[in-house]
Amino acid sequence: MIKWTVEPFNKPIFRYFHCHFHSPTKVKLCFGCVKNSVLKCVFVPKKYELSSPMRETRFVDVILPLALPKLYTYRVPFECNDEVAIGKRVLVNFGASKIYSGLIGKIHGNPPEAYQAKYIEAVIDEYPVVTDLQLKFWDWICDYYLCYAGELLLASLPASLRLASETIVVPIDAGIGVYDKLTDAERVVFDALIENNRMALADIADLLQRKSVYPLVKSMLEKQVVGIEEEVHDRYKVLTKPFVSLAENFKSDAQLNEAFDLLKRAPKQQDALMKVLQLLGGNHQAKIPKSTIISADDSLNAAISSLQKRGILNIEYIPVDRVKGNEADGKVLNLSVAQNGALESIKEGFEQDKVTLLHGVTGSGKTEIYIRLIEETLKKGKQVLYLVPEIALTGQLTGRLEAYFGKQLRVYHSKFSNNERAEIWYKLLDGTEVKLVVGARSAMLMPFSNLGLVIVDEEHDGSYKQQNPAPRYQARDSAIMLAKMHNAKVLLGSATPAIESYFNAKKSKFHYVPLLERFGKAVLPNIELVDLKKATRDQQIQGEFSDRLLDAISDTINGGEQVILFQNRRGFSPRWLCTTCGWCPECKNCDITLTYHKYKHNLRCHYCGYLLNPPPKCLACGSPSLKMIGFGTEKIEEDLSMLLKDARVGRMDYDSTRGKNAYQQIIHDFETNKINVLVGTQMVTKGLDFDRVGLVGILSADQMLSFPDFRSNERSYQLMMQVAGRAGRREKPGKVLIQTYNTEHWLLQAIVNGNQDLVYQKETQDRREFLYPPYCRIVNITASHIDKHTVEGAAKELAKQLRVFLGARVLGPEYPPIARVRNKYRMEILVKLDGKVDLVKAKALIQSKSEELKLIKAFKSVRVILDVDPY
DNA sequence: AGCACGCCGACT
DNA sequence: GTCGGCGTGCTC
Ligand SMILES: [Zn+2]
Ligand SMILES: [Zn+2]
Repeated sequence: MIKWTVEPFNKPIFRYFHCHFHSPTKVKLCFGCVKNSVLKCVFVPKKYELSSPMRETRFVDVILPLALPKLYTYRVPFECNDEVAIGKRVLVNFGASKIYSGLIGKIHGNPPEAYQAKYIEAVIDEYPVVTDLQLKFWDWICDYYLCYAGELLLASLPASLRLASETIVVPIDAGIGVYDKLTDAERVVFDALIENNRMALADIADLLQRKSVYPLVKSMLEKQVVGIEEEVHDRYKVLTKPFVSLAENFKSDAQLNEAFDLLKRAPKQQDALMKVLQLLGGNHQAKIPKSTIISADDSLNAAISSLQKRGILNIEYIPVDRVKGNEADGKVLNLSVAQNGALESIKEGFEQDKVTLLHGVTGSGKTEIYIRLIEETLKKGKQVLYLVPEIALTGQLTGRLEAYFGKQLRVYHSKFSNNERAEIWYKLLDGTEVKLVVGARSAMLMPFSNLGLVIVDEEHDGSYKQQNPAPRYQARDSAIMLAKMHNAKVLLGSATPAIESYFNAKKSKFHYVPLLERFGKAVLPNIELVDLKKATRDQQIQGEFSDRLLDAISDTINGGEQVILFQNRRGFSPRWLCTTCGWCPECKNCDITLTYHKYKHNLRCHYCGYLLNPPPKCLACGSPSLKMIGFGTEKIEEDLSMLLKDARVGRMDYDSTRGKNAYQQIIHDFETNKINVLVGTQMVTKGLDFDRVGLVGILSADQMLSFPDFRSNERSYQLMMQVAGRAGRREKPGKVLIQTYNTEHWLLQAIVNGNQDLVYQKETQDRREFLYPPYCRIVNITASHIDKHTVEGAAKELAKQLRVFLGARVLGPEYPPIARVRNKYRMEILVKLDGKVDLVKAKALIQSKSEELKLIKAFKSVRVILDVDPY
């Protein structure tokens, strides 16, 4: 922890600092006292002199960890001139009192003309924590996706490496009669301060049950009864563990015999020493973790301490990894003929420096090909980035890769703690141990220095696009740019490529490698449609299940095989409904019905988090007959358990996998056949390999097909193919049943007939006809404001201004399906940028016009969000 | 994101 | 009258 004390009566608050640990030396800042940290001491014993002609005065442009459009210029204290470097963090005072750790983005010697630059408080790092290539990459993302460097800093740098000060109020011994000077509220605060010694501003707000406390604290500051400290906590600590070794004087056998003589009366210590020697196994120079000695026998702990006191053993704290790499299992990988062919073809693409698209059907063994390519890249001493959808990280893939690549690999996961992320960050900066990073979208923002290969698996997946907050980047598209900067190769892989990627392949912009043969004789599943219209007419339907599907499930489980049932979550949500008047509980902040969560028995808004207990009576008509509707996985699980006695049903969705190991447990239960029917949402579509699945059922294809979005056909196709791929792995073909009211739909027909080409051909044609990507680029502009008329006015004005330059390319504004979120009304403008406009100029225009909107008085508090290439 | 400054309604 | 809530603008 670094701590500054601000002398309370000094007007310019950040002039004089005391380091608590080096007191009474007056220093500007001190890091020397921070244990185990990369921070270091900056002694600045005197006030800075104003610039003299003899000295070079340097300035740095700092990226602050805030969503601000610009960089801020700070002056470098002469003493730090040699320390500043691009990519290092600096502590700077921003605003009245806050201290942030910003990042040096630029160094120059131009004093700002319009204002007096503040000094940086300190240079934090000895070496840059962000590489030049990262900064270059950030620049590109900012330009392309219309966002700010600060937003990239926020998205990239692990929170442990981002420091911000906290304002701490401390009492001052103000002598007798303090109370007379204070108001009632101030007395309450003062008493609490005496008791607690120190309080954060938020604590005081809590105590007084009010929102703004700053004026009160300011008044107390003026009355000289409190002081203020700005504390910055160094949040990243290297984790250390105790290691035991033999002391210098007890390494030889003779010396050790002496030691045992000394211990004649201490049998426990003899035991401990014996155990140490045994674990050292003859290597008397080695150090062993204390935990391994006492793991079997806790009572040895005290003995070890005694041995240390006697000077026989040394104990030292050595840094250890929080996120441990695993040992490789040394298994060899053999590729099939088809896989080898694909591998060669991919390399041909790489030689032409082309992005390569590997179109491999489910089960064709893409992963083995990836592994081979990764191996070859690592051998050349280069790093590899392997991107997968977030959902696949929890599955079986990572274990498999870890077994193969051992310690060179790190998985980068959003579930890691901040310190774990920081550790991986530093490991990658260091670049000696970790060479391969497997992770979701945000893994691409890590500090790679020497990428040789970027793999984007399931390249069509929508989760590669970041939604909120900014930067709203598309990881697949950005990966291509990242690779270009590193001079690395790019491999996109998918069983169902995105229309855009397939288009690029067809146009020879990408090198295309098909791998349409399943690995190990496995046969493609047999897909069949179940006509729900007919089933309803013939009364062969129970709830969500047609008799055909029920029979198939029953047959499958009776044959000892397993079933996966897929329930599409998009557009579905369980809700509470009044059967008398049709009323549904709605969110008070958003225009949406609340989702019912059975496990907690509450109603929740997915947009703002608003919670409501299910009302006992209808709030519209007072009728008590309310019921749950909607086709969530819970209901399917429940119904199926009732309909089929032999079904042991498990459920995999967002709710059922909340717990720490819940996900692994469900997978384990399914693998061991404890469950024989698995009902799930999108989660069952990715990263799972099961051997016994005889049947996959898609409960309804209709919702996804009718989703109002230009990608709905593409998405439906990808989703259905992906779930279908879970069926029938080995020799036996699996069965896939798709229930629908719309058996004639061209896409469903194409799927049943295995006519993949038709899907891509027809969809590409539709995109051209209705002008959607890949035939244009889309920028989505969302305006939001508490007042409906204000947004409408603002959005219309913005659209009007854009139309002056872009004409009919500007569509809308229109209200989105959910017009109000978090009590703000939203309106959207869609801009379609075709090949005839200059993309860069058009985007710059959109950005400037959006910013200019704030200059109109009535619209100045309208928020505008730009989303480039929305998904 | 904070935090200051300024305006406006509720309570002394 | 004053305190505290809230909208608006600025931070190098
Ligand atoms: Zn009702
Ligand atoms: Zn809501």
